[in-house]
Amino acid sequence: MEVAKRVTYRHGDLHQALLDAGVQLAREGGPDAIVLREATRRAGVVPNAAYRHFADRRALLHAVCAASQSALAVAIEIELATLPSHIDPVATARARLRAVGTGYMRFAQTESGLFRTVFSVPDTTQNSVPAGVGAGGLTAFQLLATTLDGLVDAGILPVERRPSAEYLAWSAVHGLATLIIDGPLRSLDSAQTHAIGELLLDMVERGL
Amino acid sequence: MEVAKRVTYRHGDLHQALLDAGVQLAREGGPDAIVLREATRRAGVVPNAAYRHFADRRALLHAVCAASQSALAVAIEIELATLPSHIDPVATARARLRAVGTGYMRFAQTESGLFRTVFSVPDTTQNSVPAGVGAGGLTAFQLLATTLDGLVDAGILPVERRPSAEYLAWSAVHGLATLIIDGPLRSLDSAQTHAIGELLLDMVERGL
DNA sequence: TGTACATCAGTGAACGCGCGTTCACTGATGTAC
DNA sequence: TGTACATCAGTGAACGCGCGTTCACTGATGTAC
Repeated sequence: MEVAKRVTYRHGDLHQALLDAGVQLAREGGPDAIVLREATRRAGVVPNAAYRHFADRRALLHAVCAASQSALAVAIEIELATLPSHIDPVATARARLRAVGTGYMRFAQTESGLFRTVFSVPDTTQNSVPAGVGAGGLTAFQLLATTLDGLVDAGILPVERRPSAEYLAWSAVHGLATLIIDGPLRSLDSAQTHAIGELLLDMVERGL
Repeated sequence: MEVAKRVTYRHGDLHQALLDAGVQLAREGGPDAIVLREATRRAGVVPNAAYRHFADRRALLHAVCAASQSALAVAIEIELATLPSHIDPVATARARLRAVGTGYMRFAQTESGLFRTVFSVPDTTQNSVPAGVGAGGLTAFQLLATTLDGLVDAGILPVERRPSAEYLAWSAVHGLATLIIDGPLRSLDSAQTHAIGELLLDMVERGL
């Protein structure tokens, strides 16, 4: 990438270029593919130049992880945005939950490298590195949580089952996503995975 | 491991020793920790000696993967074996499903390195390498499938929902397991994870 | 407006590391006579 | 039962590789006077 030599001595925005390269590497091969030297190569710069912008490899990895989290949140936001505005608040709340699940699974399939990178950094919650958010300023998890709040407001989800409901819904969708991208459901085509995804969302809706 | 020098020139059963070392490495650090040279070190043998027994690193990895699959199947079998023999076939069928889920999640938590190794080899299904089975000769997936058949027989699960039910149940349990071992639920203690596990199984039972 | 200088982003070369894998070998074992 | 020999499991040394990271440097940029 960027085979063309720089004409200037300074790069311009090497920090961003390294981050972009890192994201691209993650996209192609997941978190393990985020290699400092390769990122500098793609930025058209000598290996150790990276150390002006990132403390070490882990710092770059963290930044790419946050970027992946943002991409996931954005994917869910986009899916939510496609929803028609129902008059019926109950139907709307239901549709929003399905949209969150669909967006999540679609992201996992179309950007599986980034998806795997989302979960590559331990202690992402109580970390110094802020979690990646979408355009609306919410993380993917927060998008799910507010959607579930909407289900309670609409009277579909009993209040006493609201706590930890995000973990149950998330588990189901996350599990299917990972079984599809690097589990035994790998060989299914997108029509089949979509069909199972719908069945899974049915189960979640019924079971929550 | 085995710091003591061999007294014989021949090792005895190096194939098994390398496999054992590989399993131990996987147990400690997951699939990426399965390193040929380290396995030979632990077997008390020179690095290239491994090539008498495994074609290359991948071959060892495949063998360890199969062993991990077996360990998972055995964990589920053990959980199933603890069940009291109910007279009521309905209660028995329900309890069996929960046992499969509990065994799966327990294995993921107590042997998370092996658990991650189970999913480390692509095309594990239509592969030349046979999948790892438990004492009863069934894979973990087959144990789940027969359990679901039992639910149909007991009249709890409608026949028309039987197809792909294994993928739904598996997704839910697998998702929670992965969120707990290297996702955002990492910080929960075992009591909390157990409680959420129970809620998840409730959801699956209700939603299937 | 022009010049001297401090800053600091990127360079060039090198390091140590551990990995997977290949080569020609050696010597213990089991078998054929 | 004893000996010669083929087999082949494990040895010893080495390879090339790519990685993360450190060092002393150089030269473009922006600022103070």
